Amino acid sequence: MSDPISTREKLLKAAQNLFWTRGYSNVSVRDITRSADVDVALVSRYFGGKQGLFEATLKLVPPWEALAADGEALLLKAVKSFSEPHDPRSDAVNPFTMLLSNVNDPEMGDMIRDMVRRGMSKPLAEKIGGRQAETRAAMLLAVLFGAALMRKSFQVDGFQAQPNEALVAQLMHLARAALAYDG
Amino acid sequence: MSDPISTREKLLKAAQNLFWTRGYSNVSVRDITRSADVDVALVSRYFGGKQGLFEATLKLVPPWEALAADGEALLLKAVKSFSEPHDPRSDAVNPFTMLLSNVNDPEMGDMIRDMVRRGMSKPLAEKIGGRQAETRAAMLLAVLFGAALMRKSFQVDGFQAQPNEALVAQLMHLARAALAYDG
DNA sequence: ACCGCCTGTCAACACTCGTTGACAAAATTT
DNA sequence: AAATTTTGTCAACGAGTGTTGACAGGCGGT
Repeated sequence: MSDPISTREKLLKAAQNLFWTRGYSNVSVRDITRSADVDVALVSRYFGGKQGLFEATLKLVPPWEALAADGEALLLKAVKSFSEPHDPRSDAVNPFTMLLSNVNDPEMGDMIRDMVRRGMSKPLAEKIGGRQAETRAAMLLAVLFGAALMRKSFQVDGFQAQPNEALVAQLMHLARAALAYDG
Repeated sequence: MSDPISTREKLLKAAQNLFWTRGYSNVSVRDITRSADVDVALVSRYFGGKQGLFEATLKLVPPWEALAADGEALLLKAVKSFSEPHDPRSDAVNPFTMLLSNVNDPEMGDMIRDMVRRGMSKPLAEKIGGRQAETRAAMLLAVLFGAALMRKSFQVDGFQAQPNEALVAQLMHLARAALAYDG
């Protein structure tokens, strides 16, 4: 083959796709190795075990780009990062899908919660400032994660159907309301 | 003992507590029987197996009371039903916690998604009516489930701390915004 | 008393899980 | 060419899963 992808990379890619969509506990090591067409024992050899492989995929999560912007641009980036549909045929799984899939995991839930608090909730609260910054930031995150939940997990009708533009506009309206209310 | 609770009830109660908080796949039959102080085999005898026991707990889910109200009262009931904290020492587990815990389950996810669509999303859309009723209903649900997610799953700081009254007021503000926007 | 029925107990089943160690093949270095 | 390191293969392990069947005790009814 003219495809010199190392076995380690094949494992990491397959693990990312499966872990990020189904969740850590719902994916077996044999699921991953079967998908990557690789022997089961190599997971322990290259990554030290299932947990090490999962943590390796966590390092593929990019920083939340919305935090680099300000004001209206911040909101737009934040909304778009959540409202992008998750395409199973694509290699790129939405990182927020991964957070939703693993938040309730009995083994990895703590790690995921820490990622959200440290990487999203706290920096967002510091960024927006003002009265009740923590609560208002949490409200914005509630809107965003709620939207992702409706789309990816519950798959309710009113979310997948319409063109993406209208959905983004509606979420922007809601996001502004989340940050505006200060009690 | 002066406690004539039947074994079947003990099993159902323990199953409800464990299934609704940890999720179907993350609870073993032996976890339940150990918690209920009952033999493992009785699950299959009384409920036909693990799946039957889970479905028996699903019948304990009450209908969504918010759907019986109208206008502002509907919103208030809806918000309160979600924003009530989940107390692990209490016997009454919030049904929406159960939905969040089981929506990503590989075996029971379909059933849970159907419950939300048929019991919440569609009747709510019919109730509110107007333009884009489905999408606006989905937006309201996104706010509510997002709030529950922030509280129960992510446990972000800005949500648990403050008095419940302020949180309800803020969520009401957001819920009105969700239903008001019609494109 | 005898019978039948409900209830609970125990051991075992077939299966999947993550992980390990022995061994072979290939690639790299000396 | 020989030695060493890397890479992949195979079988097995102990633990945990849901489920089943055989068996015993208690209960009320004929």
